[in-house]
Amino acid sequence: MKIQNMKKKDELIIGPAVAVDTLIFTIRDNKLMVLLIEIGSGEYEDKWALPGGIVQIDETLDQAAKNVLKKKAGIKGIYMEQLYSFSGIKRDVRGRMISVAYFALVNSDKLNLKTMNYYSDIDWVDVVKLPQMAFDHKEIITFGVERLSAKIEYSNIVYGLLPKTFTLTEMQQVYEIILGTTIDKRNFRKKILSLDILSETKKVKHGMKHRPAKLYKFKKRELVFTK
Amino acid sequence: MKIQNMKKKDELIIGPAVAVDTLIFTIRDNKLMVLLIEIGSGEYEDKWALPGGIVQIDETLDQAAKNVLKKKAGIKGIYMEQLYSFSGIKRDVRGRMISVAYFALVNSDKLNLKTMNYYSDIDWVDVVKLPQMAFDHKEIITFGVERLSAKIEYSNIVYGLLPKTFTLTEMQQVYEIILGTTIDKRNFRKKILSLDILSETKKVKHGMKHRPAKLYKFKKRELVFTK
DNA sequence: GCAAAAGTGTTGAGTGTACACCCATGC
DNA sequence: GCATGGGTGTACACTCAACACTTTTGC
Repeated sequence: MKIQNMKKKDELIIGPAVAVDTLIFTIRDNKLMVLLIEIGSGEYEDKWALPGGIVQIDETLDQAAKNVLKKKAGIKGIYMEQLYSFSGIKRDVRGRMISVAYFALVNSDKLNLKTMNYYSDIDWVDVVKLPQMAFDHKEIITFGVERLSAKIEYSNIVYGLLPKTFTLTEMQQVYEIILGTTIDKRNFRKKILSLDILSETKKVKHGMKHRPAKLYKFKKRELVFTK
Repeated sequence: MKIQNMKKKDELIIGPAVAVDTLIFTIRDNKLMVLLIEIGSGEYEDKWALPGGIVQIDETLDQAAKNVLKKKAGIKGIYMEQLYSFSGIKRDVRGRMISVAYFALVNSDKLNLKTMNYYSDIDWVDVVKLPQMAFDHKEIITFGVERLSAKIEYSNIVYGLLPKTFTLTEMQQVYEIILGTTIDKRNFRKKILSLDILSETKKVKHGMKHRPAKLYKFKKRELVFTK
């Protein structure tokens, strides 16, 4: 395979091609899930991969990642950040390819499941029960899960996983799932409320067979550091 | 639906070229300095840039960064990590180029200054007094300085800036320079010693016109997280 | 009235911060 | 003996972790 990247004084530079791969996380069934696509043909047939695509000559990496997200999962306008660039020589047996990984958090309530079901071969998968993965995508997922669990400790990043309004218990569950621990309810509430990142709404969550819970929302739905 | 991540063999992919740029930090004259090269010709003539180079088809990014460091600064075997990938469409006016930035820390005592002086156009520059920079390299430096000052708080990363043995005051000075603050001597010592990352040597630093200081060394000269 | 989750405070341990004086050496 | 930086301890504020009971609702 030939890869043409750039002309410099009429010379052809032959170098690695560049792709972006996106890690799209959500919480479903009390599990941290990642969006995967099953590859239908070629050398990686029947393996699963992160949604990804080649970076076009006129796109930045951020734009390329957003385009992948929109095209492959019908998602836009969510939190996304660059994770790391992976460059193993043999990570793609078909040719030399560098991948810049991005990660994104979505609240799966928001997703248009009809659009999603159109693909027979795209699905949410529990990050601890990954199928056979193509390329180095398992490694990328591990890297992303670590970044997420680190970042949850010093930012409001979980807003991406939660709906507009939510109860403190729901928020605590997200923390527990990502950190893989249980958390004391009183300490969690004290801590989160002291960070001044939430505001109370005047609503409560009814319809449970127990006392209704106050609903909160994030003051800012954008990344804020809390340490 | 079938997903093809990449075009078939023998087809040409036209995409951005990939470079690495290295941020090589050191402490000199009580300042945080970065290694820059003056560009001698072409569109960026007389501007300064980070040492960098094109990623070859058979190199990983890490290898490419190491090769740049060795070739342009004669440095090898030091701590280096990937920083971020920069991809602005117009970051290089000569053509579409993505740059993966790496950062490295060196103790400038170690450097072979004769080798360095061979280049008339390579020099250490105070990070707060940067000259006219080519590309987006100013932005990359800012990004790197932030990463460094964040990482100093939760790792032993400064080992890269210090000689094999050093006094606690020397170590404290490195922290003060990077964080841009003054630190209480007693609290600094208590904290650092409690981290269990240093060991005392049996030597002291003589030849000063004051009491000799104990010399310490890092237990591990590799990245260790301390939080 | 009972099941289920919501909501709420106190205490002790450990950590971070502020602060001042004596010590060992070179000259 | 004096100038210079080396080296040390204590008190207070704050943060983190452990822990149990009452409240409000649906049924």
